Amino acid sequence: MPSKSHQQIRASMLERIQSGEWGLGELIPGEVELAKEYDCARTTVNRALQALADQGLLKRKRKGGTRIIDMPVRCAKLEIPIIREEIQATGHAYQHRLLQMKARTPPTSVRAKLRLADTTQALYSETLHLADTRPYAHETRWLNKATLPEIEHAKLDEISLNEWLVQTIPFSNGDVAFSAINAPKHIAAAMDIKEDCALFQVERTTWIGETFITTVKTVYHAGFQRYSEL
Amino acid sequence: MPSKSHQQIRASMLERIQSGEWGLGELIPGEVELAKEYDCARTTVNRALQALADQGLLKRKRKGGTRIIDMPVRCAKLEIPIIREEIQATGHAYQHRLLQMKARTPPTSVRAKLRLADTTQALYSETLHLADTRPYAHETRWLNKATLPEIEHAKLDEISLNEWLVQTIPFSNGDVAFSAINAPKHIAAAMDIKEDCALFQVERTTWIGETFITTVKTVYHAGFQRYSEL
DNA sequence: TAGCTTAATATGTCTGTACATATTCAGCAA
DNA sequence: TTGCTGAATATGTACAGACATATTAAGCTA
Repeated sequence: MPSKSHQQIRASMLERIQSGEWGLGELIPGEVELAKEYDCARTTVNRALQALADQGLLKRKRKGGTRIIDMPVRCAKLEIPIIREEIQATGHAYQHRLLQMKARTPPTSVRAKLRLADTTQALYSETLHLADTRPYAHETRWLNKATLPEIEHAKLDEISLNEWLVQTIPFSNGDVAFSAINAPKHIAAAMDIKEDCALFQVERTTWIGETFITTVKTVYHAGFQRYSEL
Repeated sequence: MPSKSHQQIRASMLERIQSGEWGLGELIPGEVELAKEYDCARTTVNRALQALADQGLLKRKRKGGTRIIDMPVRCAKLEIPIIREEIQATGHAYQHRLLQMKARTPPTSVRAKLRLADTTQALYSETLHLADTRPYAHETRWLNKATLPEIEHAKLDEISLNEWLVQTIPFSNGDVAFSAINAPKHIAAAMDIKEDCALFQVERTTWIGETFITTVKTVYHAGFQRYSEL
């Protein structure tokens, strides 16, 4: 099997795993041997194996060799696009309405997430995103005002707060949680749906270094699905 | 900045991006120049840059050079563990009940997903997963019987169908969709919750090559969250 | 036998070189 | 101006060799 290129080698190895030639938990041949078999440099085999290991199919250990994972954990790579782009990608017109925006003392749960002292105020906002005048998603956001004084000058009627943040603080860290909620009264009203309707919710908190920026709950319209390949 | 190692270089570059030294959409220096700056081989710089590009922060083009992404798309890498392991990881006892299992002609929507002819039957099953006797998740599964004759010999009282599949067909392809549903009557009954309660639902379809294996809807208990870092 | 030391070994990584390939851009021709 | 052609260029990839590092296994010692 004299295929070159890490891509081909990787594909070939994947096949050997899927076909069962290399069984679950089994030790596979070392890099030197595989390099001989594929007639290429060890570097190339290494690259292919590392890729498969990143993907979660292999576990590699110095001296221990390379092993097929026993019980592979399936991973879904979910993209979380900007809502405007998501809507426009389906060919609909995008629109957003800033429903509320004011400084407030946040509740305890939010203070914890943003690492704020009891006394500090934060900027609270509610935004409705529309696709062709139909409600698409509802955002509830808390923003650590102290870290973002520029917010005062942003033209939030032209660009959504969401998008302004992406442009201003593009590469922050963060975490996400996905869940389902029964539509609370004020969201049901804003989105023009039945109360208690099941909605898909994404909660996100972002920070840079030790500085917490914002935490946001996005609730999507009824029937919304987030899709991904495995 | 004479740091070696692709990891350190990568970290240093990430910092330069986050700090704004390399701004949005901007063209960054070429590999040769960076190699000189970091005092290492071009190969090493290449490795660091490729990693950042995989992560979605950079866009690289031959001759065009390397550019910071304009509007980075956030990606969440979601792990979808085996329910037994998920429950046991929190220190609870795992248990499962096979509520139903029989051959049936699936509805159109399922036939489409599994690429089955109109006449073919498929194996239908409902399973309840429990954490310390409390309902944790409810699974509705359709299985392409023709491709898995071994299923007859599996001891499905000892091991869940879910887990049996992972062991038997470990490295299949698939897709997932996440959504929210109002608990339908039979699930509400099985899980001992109020009807119409909002539940988190994961739909998964898996196949190998052209052969469709199974499609499953997993509905988690009320309040369930799937968490991930960005 | 238990515990330590040491050698063997498989992967991890860096280097420098060479060639491949896609894309841009300048220069030339219609 | 428009359209084509070919050179320049930045990334993509492969190779061989070397050294680093973690981990295992074997051998030695008390």
